[in-house]
Order: sequence, then structure tokens, then C-alpha cells
Amino acid sequence: MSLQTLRPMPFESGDGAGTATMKDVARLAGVSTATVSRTLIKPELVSTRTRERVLKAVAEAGYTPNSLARNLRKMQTRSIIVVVQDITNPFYPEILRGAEQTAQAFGYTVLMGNTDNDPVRERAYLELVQSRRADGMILLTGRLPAQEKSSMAVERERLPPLVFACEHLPDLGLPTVRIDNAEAARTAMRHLFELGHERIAHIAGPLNRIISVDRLAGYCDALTERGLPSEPALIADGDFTFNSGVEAARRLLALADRPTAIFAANDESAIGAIQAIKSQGLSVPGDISVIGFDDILFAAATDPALTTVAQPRQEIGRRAMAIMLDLLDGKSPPVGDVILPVELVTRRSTGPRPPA
Amino acid sequence: MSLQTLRPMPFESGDGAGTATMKDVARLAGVSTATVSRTLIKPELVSTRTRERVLKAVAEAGYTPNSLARNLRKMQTRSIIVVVQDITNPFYPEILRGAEQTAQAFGYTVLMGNTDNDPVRERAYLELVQSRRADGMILLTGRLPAQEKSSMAVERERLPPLVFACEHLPDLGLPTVRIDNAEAARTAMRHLFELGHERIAHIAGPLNRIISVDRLAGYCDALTERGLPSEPALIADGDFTFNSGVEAARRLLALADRPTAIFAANDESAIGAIQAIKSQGLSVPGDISVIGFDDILFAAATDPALTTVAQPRQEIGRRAMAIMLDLLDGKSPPVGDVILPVELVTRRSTGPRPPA
DNA sequence: CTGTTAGCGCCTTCAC
DNA sequence: GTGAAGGCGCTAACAG
Repeated sequence: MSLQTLRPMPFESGDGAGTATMKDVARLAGVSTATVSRTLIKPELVSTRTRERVLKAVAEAGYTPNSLARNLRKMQTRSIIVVVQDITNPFYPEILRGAEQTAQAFGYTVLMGNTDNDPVRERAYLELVQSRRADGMILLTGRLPAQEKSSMAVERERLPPLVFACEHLPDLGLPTVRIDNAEAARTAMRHLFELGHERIAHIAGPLNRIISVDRLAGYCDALTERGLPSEPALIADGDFTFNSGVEAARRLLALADRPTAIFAANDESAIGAIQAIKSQGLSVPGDISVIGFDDILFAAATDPALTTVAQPRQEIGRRAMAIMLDLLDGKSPPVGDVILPVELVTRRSTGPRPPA
Repeated sequence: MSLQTLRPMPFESGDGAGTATMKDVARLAGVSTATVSRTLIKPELVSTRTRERVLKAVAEAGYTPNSLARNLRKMQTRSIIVVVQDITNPFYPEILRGAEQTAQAFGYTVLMGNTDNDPVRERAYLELVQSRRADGMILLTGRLPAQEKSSMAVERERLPPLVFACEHLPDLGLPTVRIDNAEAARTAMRHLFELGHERIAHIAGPLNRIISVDRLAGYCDALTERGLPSEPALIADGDFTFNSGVEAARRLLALADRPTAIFAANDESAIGAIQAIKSQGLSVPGDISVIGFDDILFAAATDPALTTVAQPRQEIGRRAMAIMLDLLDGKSPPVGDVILPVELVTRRSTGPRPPA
């Protein structure tokens, strides 16, 4: 006899009677189900004697409350879906972890939504919350999963509790937790300026993402502030991947007047750039300094260890989840985006500008 | 008036009437709720004309079925919880991704369980499924979340659908998807043998985990097969971290008769070892070859790129989930563990034994 | 082909 | 301090 014979019951206890329900406990304790419920939820409403009897019956029956029923009754699932483009990207897991930490602390769980950058799947996750499989949704994708963003006003009304993290949709006024990407880029640039660099290249991220645009803008602004020109030749396309870093660096190195420093829009492309530079027999930071962005785990393990701008990823996750829980609790979200501070992490991949 | 005023309703549509229910649709279409339900679930049971009317009403009302109610009715959640020790570890996300892929294909979702190696939290996740928040549980932790494993027989009966991946509990006969760690270790060793190495060290993983023990056993077996002795001095403790790799390598390099190759129990410690070796002015693989285990994303991006034994992580996730879904479907799991093949990925960190 | 009916297991007034 | 009763929204018999 298999454990899994009866379809509707996910699992059976040995006694053949299925899982104990509240009714069973009530009968066992000689009270009504209402009393059992109260004992479990608000024990102070129940006399000590009854409470003890009920608790004993609960233990005896091996009773666990069925959240399915509770959820229906209360119209909530106590789970929040967190949607990322690619869980495999070392940037996201820590945000998820932060989100899960605060979720857990409040009795919520996190549903993972991996979209592989497919709008259809994004949409599917939205439907998950519309069908009440989740109470709300935290988006790390920077896209609103909707076919048409035209009728915003209407759309807005029907949107479930939504919080953005890292990415953001301007205009829309949805609660958002993120860093100031432009300012963070300026921080990176200032570090290079302090080391004497002036001819600084940028390996950009995919420019359909606002964070890439912001970082690029920060790069340009910093140059302007410093009274330096932004040369188009020094801005290399990239898409946040290792390979794009390799290729971008090759292009930059082929320049007649090559840069003495490179600011990459993320760590992976920075690491790619370092590889490319070293493979041409040049030294990092001896010949060229490289600074990254994000401070992923492996930034510390590269050779040389990567100087980078660290995002408080776990904190981003925690704050986003906290706002979510506030929303669900009827509290209104903070006005304006929550901007978290970044930190310059100085390691070995940046150094003084080499003498010309 | 905030969108979030009414506590029990996670969100409101603009019309103030709350979300449309099946009853609304039924009224709108002039049919019974049963017909609406059928139209949505088994359209072929309904006449074309009615179907059209119902569908129109659904659209008009902006109706989405409430899975909470459906779940209660059917006593299932259609979500599976996947428990990992540390989502931040680059090894896990891809397994999760694989699991999510097949889950999604069957209309299931994945709940993320991060334990931070805390048995209490493991237990909490088990309770999640016992309280029907999830239909089953995939464990990547190699531990049964139970206070006492003594009364196995009893415990066994009460266990929800459980599948192990990567790790496994011997004895217990629970469905498991994994690789043959000992054999994979031998594969790594054979590669080193072929390059002429004989004095080979091992940086072990934490020996309270069976996968570490198996890899160590494979290392020893391989030496024996080759007629070589296993020297205790060549076996360095480690715990799968970058730093433990650094320290282990330092100890090995300090040996009077140092090894010409190192087999690390995972990639992170291998990368640590490479760093330590290079920082002593030695070359990889010129002086010492290093081979890792797992083939994490960054294995390809280190300098030199890491030779390693690749686990089919995504496939592991997919298979584990497939078995889970079979279990839930009343099918019995495969007898014995499902063993997936590994693949030697030859990159630059291993080379011929240097001349003595 | 469609409607009626009866719950799924729990929580929550409303009485007593 | 406790019990009785109704209902959350949906689905699955069972009639018609």
C-alpha cells in the first residue's frame, strides 16, 4: 500500500483516518471547534483548564492547523512572490535572502519567480498574485508585467501590492527601494580621479535598463564636474556579462590613446575586462586600473581583487519586504523612492595612474 | 482613500465591490456557478453558446479564479518548497532554477526555503508543508528536519512527500537525485594521473557532509587504484569556502615535499588555493595544477580558468522536481537513487607535472 | 448539457 | 468562558 494512494490527500498518517482536523481535536477534548480555534489563536480567552485539555488533545491527535482553510477564511496567503530575471545571476540571491529574512520574521514565505527575461512568465507571476496565490509581489526586473502600459490610471487601480527593488519605473510612483546609481557611479569615478586618472573608459550595461543608463549618466557627469570631456570612443557597449567585458576591454585597448582606467557598470564585466587586459600582457592596476560595481561574492576572489562599489543587497531585500508587509497591513508606503547608501570597496584592481 | 484600507482584501478594484467572484460571473452570464466552474476547467462539457456567454461575463467582470478556495477544495497548494542552506552559495541557484522550470511547466510554483544552516528553520519549513502551505519539499541540505531520528519507522509514516537532491541520507530509502561523488572524484584524479601527477593533495569539504566524505573516499580510492599511498599530510581540512582554500593551500605549500597537484572538493576552495599559490610566486599550472569540483559560473572566469568536474545542476533540479510531482500524482518514486553523470571540464589550471 | 446541493477546514460574530 | 451557526469561493457528485 503506497503512501500516496489517495489523490486528494497529499500524505497520510498511519492511522488511515487522514490528517486530524480541528473537529477531531474538539471531539477529543470535549469542546467545540470554536474553543479549539480560540485556544490556538488567542489562548487568553480560554480558561486554563480548557486550554490544557485542548492542548493535550492537539498533541494526541497530532493536529496541525490547515493553512489552506485559514487562508481562504482570511483571504490571504502569507506569501510574497519575488520576481527576478535570472536567479543564477550572483547579484540576486542575496537580495532574496534579505527579503526572506524579514518575511520569515513575520510569518510570511517567499515564492521565487524566475522569468528568464520572458514577459510572458512575468505576466504569469502577476496572475499568481491576482489569483491569490500570493499576497503581493516584489519586482527586481524593472518592468511592469503588463501588455499595455497605456491606460496607466486604470491599470494602477487593479495592480496588486507591488514593490520595486533595484530597478525602478520612473513616473509611476510605485514604492521602490534602490540605490542612487548615478551618484554611485560618480563615487567610483572620484576614486579614480583621486588616483590621478583622467582618461577613463566606461563599459556600459545594457542601455534598455534604467540602472545602466543612470550609471552611464553618472560617469559622464563626473567627467564634466572634473572639467574633462566625455569621449564617445571611451564608452564601450556591454551587457553585464563576463564576455562583454572581455570584448569591451579589447576594443578599448586597441585605441590609439588608450585609457588608464576603466569603470565597468558591473563586476562581471569588470572581471572580464581584467582578464582581457592581463591576457594582452598588461598589468592591473600597473597599466590600467579597473573598478566594478555591485561587489558580488567573487569580486574579492579575483586576481587582483576587484575594487568596486558595493550595494547593500541584503538590506535592499529586507527593506523592500518591509514595505510590502506594511502595504499589506494597510500602511501607506514611504513617499518617494527609498535610496540606500553604497560603499566604495577598495581592493587591488585600482592604483595610481602610471607615468606617461 | 488608500488602496489598502480594507484589511482582509489584499487589493481592490476601483469599483468598490471587491474582486469579482464566481457568483458575480454566474449572475452576469445568467448561469449557475457550477457552469462557470466547468467552463473554466473543462470547457468541452459546456455548450458553445453558454461557453461564450460565460467567457464574456468573465472578461466583463475582470474575474480571476481564487486559488485559495480552489486549494482548500482540492486540498493542495500546487507549490513545492525547496530548502537550501544558503541561497547565496553559487552552487544552488541553478538547481532552484531547474526545479522551477519543471514546476512551472506543470502549474506548480517553488517556495524558497533558506535555512542558514539552522535546524530550527529547517523544522519550520517542514511545518510549512505539514500545515499544507506546500505540497512537498525538496531538500538540498542532507538533513532530515526532525528533532529525533530515532523512531524512524513512525517518523517515516508521517513524513510528507520528500525528495533529496545532491545530498542524501543513506539507509533511509527516500527518493534522491544526485551524482556519484566518489566516482566523480576518481574522474578528477584520473585526469591528474594522465598529466603525470602522482603527488596529489586533497582539500576536503566539511566532513559532516556526506558529499565531502564521498569525494575524499574517491580521492583515496583513486590513489590506491594507481598503487599510490594516501598520505595524511596531503589531506587538508576545508569547509568549501574561498578562505579555507587559501589556508589549506598554504599548509600544503609549506610541506617539505610539496604536491604537484591539488584536487579541491569544490570550486570555491580551489579558487582560494589558486590565489594562495600565485601569491607565493608559484605558477598554476606551471608549478602546481589545481582541479576543482562543481563548475560554478566563475570557474570559467578565474585566472587561470579552472579545470573542474561539472555537476548537471539544472538537471538535478529538474529531475528532483519531476520525482516530486510524480509522488504527488500517486506514482511511486524510482527505486534507488537517481545518479546523474558528471563531466570533466578541462580548462587551464591543470597541466603536465613539472620536471623534478 | 446544466442546476442544485453539499461540503473542504477554519474563523468569527452572536448568543448564552 | 463557551457553543452554535454561517460563510470564505470553489468544485464534485448527483439529479434532471
